[in-house]
Amino acid sequence: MTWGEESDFPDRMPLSQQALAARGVPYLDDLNPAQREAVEALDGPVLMLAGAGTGKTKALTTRIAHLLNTGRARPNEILAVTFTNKAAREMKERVARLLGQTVEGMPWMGTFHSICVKLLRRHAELVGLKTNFTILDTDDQVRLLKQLVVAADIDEKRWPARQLAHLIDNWKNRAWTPDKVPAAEGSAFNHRGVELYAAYQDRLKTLNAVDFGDLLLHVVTIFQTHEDVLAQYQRWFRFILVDEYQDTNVAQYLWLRLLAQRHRNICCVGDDDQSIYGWRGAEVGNILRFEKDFPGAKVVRLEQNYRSTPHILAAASGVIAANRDRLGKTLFTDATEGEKVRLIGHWDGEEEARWIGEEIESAQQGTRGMRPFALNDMAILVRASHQMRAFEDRFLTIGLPYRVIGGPRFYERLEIRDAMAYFRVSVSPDDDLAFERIVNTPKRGLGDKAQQKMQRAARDNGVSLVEGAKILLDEGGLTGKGAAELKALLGGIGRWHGRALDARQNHVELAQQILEESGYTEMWQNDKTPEAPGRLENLKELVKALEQFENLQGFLEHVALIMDNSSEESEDKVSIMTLHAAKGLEFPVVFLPGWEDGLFPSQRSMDESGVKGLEEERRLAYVGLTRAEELATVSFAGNRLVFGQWNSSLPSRFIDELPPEHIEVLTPPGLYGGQQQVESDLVNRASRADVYNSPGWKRLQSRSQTRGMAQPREARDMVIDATALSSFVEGDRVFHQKFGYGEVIAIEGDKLDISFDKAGFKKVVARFVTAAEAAGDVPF
DNA sequence: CGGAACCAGTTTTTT
DNA sequence: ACTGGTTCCG
Repeated sequence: MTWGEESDFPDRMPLSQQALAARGVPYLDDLNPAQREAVEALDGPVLMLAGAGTGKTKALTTRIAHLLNTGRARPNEILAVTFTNKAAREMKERVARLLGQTVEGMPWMGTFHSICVKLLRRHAELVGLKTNFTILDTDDQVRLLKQLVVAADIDEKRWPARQLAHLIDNWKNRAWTPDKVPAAEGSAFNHRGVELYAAYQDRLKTLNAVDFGDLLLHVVTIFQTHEDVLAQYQRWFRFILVDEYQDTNVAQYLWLRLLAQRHRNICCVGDDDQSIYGWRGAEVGNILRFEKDFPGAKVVRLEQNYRSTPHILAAASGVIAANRDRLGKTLFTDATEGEKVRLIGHWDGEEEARWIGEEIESAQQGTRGMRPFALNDMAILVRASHQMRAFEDRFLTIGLPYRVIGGPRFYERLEIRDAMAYFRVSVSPDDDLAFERIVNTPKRGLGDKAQQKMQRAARDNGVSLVEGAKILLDEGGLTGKGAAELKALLGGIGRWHGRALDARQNHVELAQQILEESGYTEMWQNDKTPEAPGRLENLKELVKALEQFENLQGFLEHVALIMDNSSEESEDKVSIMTLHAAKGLEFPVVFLPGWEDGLFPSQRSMDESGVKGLEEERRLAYVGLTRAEELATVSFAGNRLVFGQWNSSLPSRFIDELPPEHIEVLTPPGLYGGQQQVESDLVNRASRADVYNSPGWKRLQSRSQTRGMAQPREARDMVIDATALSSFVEGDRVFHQKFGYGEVIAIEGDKLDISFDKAGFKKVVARFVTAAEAAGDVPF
């Protein structure tokens, strides 16, 4: 039998069975029975349903180690797929640790996309590409589509290219090539979606480029149309492992199914309760019907949780139990001690941020009998990124160190993308998209007009833009400053290209010089906006990153797929991130703010996807709660500034679903005096009344009566007050803390239509306003 | 070409 | 409220 790919892995033979027996398999003793079952069931299809914090990665990596150790597979016969580079890295590290050596010999361990790149480079010609195709990112993709939309004479205003990009992405996620898009989608994008999709694919082929979706789609196409190629890989990959199976989309699903058909040794690990990427094409259905796809599949449930306290686990289970379509798991833990999940309501988002800031500071000190926590141990998980601002503002004012996880990635930054475009044209001058990007950056007097001329020259002569530009210059189609600058740029590109091909050339130095000779560095040096220094810093970092690669080509090839910027920070900081970004992470202390209907669950999600959307939101709540190891705090605010609009909202319906016996209801600050301003007192009462009047809260009150929880007494008084307060008549002058003064126009039940002097017309819950006279006493 | 003025679109995100 | 994009004018 041949080894194939021989150079790809170290010369290490798997241990023989005897050697193994002699040595024992200590790693197996570390597993609980379920994990062990999942590890040892090497043959046939296995579905590992791994609840949050149940040692999924451990089981997965041990399984790989076991496959190797028992000699069932050679390192290069195992296909192990993840979604993110981070997960792939972790898998590699942990397998290496288990085996006590590096696993460079596992060429097929990586993300779906990186593995597809590898496959596609080998078989590019089967889909009309050259093996050195470029990978476009979203930005390039949109720019290209924009050109096509304009060329098709469609109003780009009404039909934005970005929308088309999403549409095409969705189609690709479902493995639909242009000819396979169902007729029902025909009306998409002004009835021209499919036509533009086809044009886009043509254009990509001409450019010898692919987008992210193509990586999978092309490989699936190759597998479907070239049996021999498929057969070769089916034979090769004796064992297939898939992480986060619940996140696979149709294309990935097909890809896996095709590859697994022969040996049927496929082990999918996932948790249907943590499927939170439906909106970008993930199909929970894939995991739900695994047993149908692979008859005789062994289903192993990992249900013992090693992460959270019993209360946190019970709260999370209580919430997720409300979902219908589940495979069903019951998490349990051996842990006995622990705090209940805390719940608290606030007047508005600002107060919520203030309170959480204080809680973080006191958790740092160690209070209420809990140990002190480092800031690194604490995280705030929000539903939508706009919620982060309130926390950032607050933490900046009190000087609490924080880090925002997610957000713009290093390689997505403007200056990095520009620099990369320079590198790209240097490596391949026929990279039109890259050339377009840098031709007038820095400004060279080559505006729209000049660029159009270049485009035309290129098209007329059937050559690349760079060549077209040369022709244009030769023909004297450009004059003056622009001509001179273009000539200089083209000269530069020629020089850089020559040097990029020269193996003796130090590529780091070259990169540095490209940026200088092109005037790009200078452009930022002369820029006096506050961001400029940071951008120069980033450019330096980019050049430094080059050191780890052999040459520019190598760098460009890798970078397209490595879009994560996990710069390891060592400082002690609180993390702020979205719930999505938090998947797979864990923190001793977790804050879950913004549990309000409309925000979480998100209104849009429910509008667009109905019950399905709601269930996905609920899974998000489950993910959030299960991130917490020791202390979880859910909070909500009665009022929130969203997109410049004050919205009042009710506590999330998920709050109703929290099992009361595992919840501790906290008293909001300011309830017993301590108000700085008299004027806000009435309003605060009103807000509190609203908070306490919500169905969720009331239920909690009644449930928590057995426990001597602080406070219902005063809260009940508030409710009475509120009722009294809501008796307005049309024409009343009223005051609202955020909207200011206004006049009641109409009344529908407890909702008032009010025309505010400053804020304009608003519908407001009666409890949120006070009679103008009362509040008017206080000067503002 | 650059700056000012105007206007629309604002969940979640990887590769 | 804020951003990013486009348009319009000097």
